[in-house]
Amino acid sequence: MTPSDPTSSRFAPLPADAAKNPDKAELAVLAVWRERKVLAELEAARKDAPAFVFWEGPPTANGRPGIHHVVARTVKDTVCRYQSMLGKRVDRKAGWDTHGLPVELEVEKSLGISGKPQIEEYGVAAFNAKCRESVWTYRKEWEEMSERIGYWLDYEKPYVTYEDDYVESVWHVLNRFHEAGLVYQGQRVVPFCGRCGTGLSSHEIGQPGVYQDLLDPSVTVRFPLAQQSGAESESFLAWTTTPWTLPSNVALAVNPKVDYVRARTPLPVPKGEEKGSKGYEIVWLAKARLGAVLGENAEVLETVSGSELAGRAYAPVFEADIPEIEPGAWTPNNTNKWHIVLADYVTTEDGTGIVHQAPTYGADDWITAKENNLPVLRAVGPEGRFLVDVGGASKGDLFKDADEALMEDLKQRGLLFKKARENHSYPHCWRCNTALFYFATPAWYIRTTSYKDRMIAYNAKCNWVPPEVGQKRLGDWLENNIDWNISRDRYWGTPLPFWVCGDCGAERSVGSKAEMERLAGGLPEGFDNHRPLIDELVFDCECGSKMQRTKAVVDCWFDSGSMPYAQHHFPFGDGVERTKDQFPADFIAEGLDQTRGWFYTLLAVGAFMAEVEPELEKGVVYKNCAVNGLVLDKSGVKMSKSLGNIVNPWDAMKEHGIDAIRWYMLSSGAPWLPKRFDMGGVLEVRRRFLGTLQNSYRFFAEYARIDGFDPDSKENPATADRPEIDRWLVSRTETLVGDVRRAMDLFDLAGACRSIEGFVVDELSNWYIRRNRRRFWKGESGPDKMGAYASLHHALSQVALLMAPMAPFLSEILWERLCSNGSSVHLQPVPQRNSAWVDEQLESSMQLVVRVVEMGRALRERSGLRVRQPLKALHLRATEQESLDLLATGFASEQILDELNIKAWGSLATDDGQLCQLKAKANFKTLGKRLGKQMKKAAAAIASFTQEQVAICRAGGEVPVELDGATVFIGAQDVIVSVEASTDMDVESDGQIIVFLDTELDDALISEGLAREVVSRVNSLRKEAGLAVEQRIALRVAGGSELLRRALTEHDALISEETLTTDYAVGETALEGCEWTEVELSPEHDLKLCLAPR
RNA sequence: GGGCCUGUAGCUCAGUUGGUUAGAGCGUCCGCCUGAUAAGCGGGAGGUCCUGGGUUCAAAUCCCCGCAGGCCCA
Repeated sequence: MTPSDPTSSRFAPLPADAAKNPDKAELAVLAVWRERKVLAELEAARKDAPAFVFWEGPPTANGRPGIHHVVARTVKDTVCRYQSMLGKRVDRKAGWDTHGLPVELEVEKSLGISGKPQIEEYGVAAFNAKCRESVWTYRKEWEEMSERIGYWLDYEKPYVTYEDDYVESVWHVLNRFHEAGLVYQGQRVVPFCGRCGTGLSSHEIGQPGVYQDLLDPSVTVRFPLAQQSGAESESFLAWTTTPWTLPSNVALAVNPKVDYVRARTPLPVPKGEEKGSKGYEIVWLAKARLGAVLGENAEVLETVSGSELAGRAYAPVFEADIPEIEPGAWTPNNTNKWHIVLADYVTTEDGTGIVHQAPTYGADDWITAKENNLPVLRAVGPEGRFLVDVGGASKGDLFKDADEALMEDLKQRGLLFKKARENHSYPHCWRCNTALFYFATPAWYIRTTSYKDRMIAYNAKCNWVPPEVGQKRLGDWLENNIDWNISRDRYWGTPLPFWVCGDCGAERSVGSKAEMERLAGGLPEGFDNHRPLIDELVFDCECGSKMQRTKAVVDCWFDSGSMPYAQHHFPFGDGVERTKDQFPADFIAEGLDQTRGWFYTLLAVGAFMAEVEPELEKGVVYKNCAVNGLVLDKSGVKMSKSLGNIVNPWDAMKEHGIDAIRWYMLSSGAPWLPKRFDMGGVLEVRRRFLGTLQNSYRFFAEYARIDGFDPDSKENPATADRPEIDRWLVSRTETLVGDVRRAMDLFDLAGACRSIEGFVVDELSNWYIRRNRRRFWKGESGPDKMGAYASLHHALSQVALLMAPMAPFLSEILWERLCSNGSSVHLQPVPQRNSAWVDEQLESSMQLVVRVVEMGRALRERSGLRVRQPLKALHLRATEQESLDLLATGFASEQILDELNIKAWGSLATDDGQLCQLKAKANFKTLGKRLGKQMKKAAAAIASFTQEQVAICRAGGEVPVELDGATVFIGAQDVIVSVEASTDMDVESDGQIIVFLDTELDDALISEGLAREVVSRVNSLRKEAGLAVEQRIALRVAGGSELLRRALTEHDALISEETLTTDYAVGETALEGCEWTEVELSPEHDLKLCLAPR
């Protein structure tokens, strides 16, 4: 990114845009990366390095990228960049999830068609061609967004799930499952979308937004007994929220262990009329539901257990010729129809305790039907529409739309006992939002339950961040694993490579295109591993008949779950070698919503594949998985188009740049928690952290350029030879390196950010630079100055390296200027902590300094004595001699006294019995374990220790204490000593240290204070006059008071030096051509001054 | 209905294996600075650690019943 001379950009000013318009500055960096092909350069540099295997979870190329996609990508990119800097080879293969319903729906929309019949009419070949095209429109937006946010991915060679090679690998995987006998064809009741004409897998049902509240009918229906016993009609009461399933009723189920009653209850009467005036009826229902359903007007005639009810017959509620289907798994017996059957799942929590059975529309019903050899009626077909006219519903009606008509029909015929509406959570299609219905449909399954334990074992090997997602959330899901329905009766997807013989039912699975070609005796022109041409391939069956391919395509989650193999075209060509190198993954990261999605499918496929492919390492599929939370708006509401609270990433970047956004996302709270995205928070990052860092660099660079500082010069003093303050900064820098590496190694990105930010803002900028400014701009070049440059340069450079994974742009801008080695920051190694430079004593000494300074500032604030006014002395009391020793060093003294503008230490003592006294408090941590229940008494005894007793403890002696007749010896370990002021002077204390000021002012101090006041005023005027910082001036000053005149004379050197005055005089003669400026230094002291450049 | 997560200052969040003055940033109030800063610095005020039980000498922290929110599953 540098021109030919690497030193030409050394300490160059930051681009003008860096602070004001980070977007623009970052775009410039991007241009350089692109031009110099930095990613390729990095890949080349790490070509032979050990791999850190990262798998990119393929985004569905069907939606536009939003700010929530930025979160996961930031996490992924940060970890990958860090690993690269650790010297690892990180392949960043991009991937695209291109198959599936979302794509089909998008195309249907664009073609203005809807549903399977219209797709067939349009032509599957043309339709799939459209699908293939459609994914690319969004791909470009994704690529642009990814590039802009600095997400380094290899877009040149991405894996694309629809490409022939990818599909072929998926076939290989499916074939392996089939070979292992884990694939079976079944008929299962699944949530079904009539609109999309396909069943939904359990993880599709797991998509957000599937369950929505719906107001459904809640009806109780009379099923009249087949044999009526008396004058009063008798019926079973059954409850349902799906009236549309009633025409398909084949049985009623009761729980064998529940008691049921035969009850006499008045027929409903118009309002005002007496109950029973219309006569009575007899109904059956669970005893436990009596009150809820019949109220108090019921007379129980008989109570029997559910098991006794079995086999009783009733009359169907709809008389119509309902189509019947062949269940396959059993042989239906028509005489079993319309009887009471037993089922354990029936509860008395709601309804009547009698459940209407329509096997094709309920999973439980299906099982019950199988157990009782019931026939299967199907009034509603796979498109969710009625197949016949029945009870007010017409052929072609959408299932839910028929509810009203059916209920009305039942009402007319006196079969509707009660009708209400109920709000309940109901599943909807995750993409087209149509209400689903349960429907028995033929499907292909993988028997994942057969290797459930292995999936659990593999999962246990993964380091989950945070752990509970893997151990509990995914762990529970695995414990309750059910077989994976992998087939979809759709068009745009990997075709299932399974051929079935129409006659003998034999199955044949195919694992490669070549095998397919061989079996079919050639492939048609334009064959592309997709429907519809593959459907034309017909194989000979051993029985002499022909085998046809099953029409289904595979669940697109199977595509993404096969990504570890298919991305390298395993096991074809060099795919084995490449897959071996990239399996298992060291790291994946996606949103929490992928728990039952990609995280699961990778495991479901991987825990099988690793065992059957000898080339692959067994035991684990992915070793580390970092989970990130959902992105909410700033009030914690989920972002949605309808609420209009979506944050467009491009807008956000234009405003603040991506580094600020990345840093904000990484550092604000734990990544796996839902994240409230607040632009105010981004602005804060920009101002507080990125801004401070840039200012720090500006400061350094401005003076380093002037002085021609060369970081590589042998003349620079070695770290050990620099003053303490420099060694402190270097020591803190090295400690930071250790902290950040530790955090990063644990995937604690937020912790790493916090450490860096704290260091930059508090220590590097607000302490080191502020306290050492004048070393940079005063005096001649020399070892002291060069030591300061070297220390600050080191700190800034290390920060640029440490923050590079998180803030790739600003770090690059800084690195280019700080180190100028002609190479990107992202190609550098992560710094190693140099323990030789770590001085823990110096660091803790500085901690004490900061504490004392804070207390001193608080005292000054209260006393109203501004820091410009020097004070005579600072007194201090501490509990620990050790603290005093640390504070009394020249280094600490200088820092404190200079920072607080105090002439000298006053008294410094551990205690003197006059101004303060020692107090002891029990050390609960040590004593608690030893004393247990006596702790409270001991604490009280210790709190009342005398000065002498405390002193004994502190000196290492032991004080005997009587506790419940026993003597306990309290030693130094057992007490926490504090100091407490016993004076009416104003003091500040943190319990361990007491600070107080000698605020008495004499003329000398006041004079110096005034002189400093003058300096401040003169410098303000310099700035007002727009003088350059190094501009020398002539200065004339005249004081109104005697004390001020004395200050002007006495401190002429100070004033001259601090204001860069080369021609200084006190007197009433103004400079030629200059006007006097009058200033009020304080109510008693007025100053006249004039200045001019020299 | 079940599982997981979260609840700490006005806001956004830290808070180690339980240990006695619960922290930071922002905001607010007060003040300061002007030779890195389209800025910055300092000092105050501000808390029922969601409620209620329990375990313990000791609970923001561990356990239980709730409440509220989120995610996932039914």
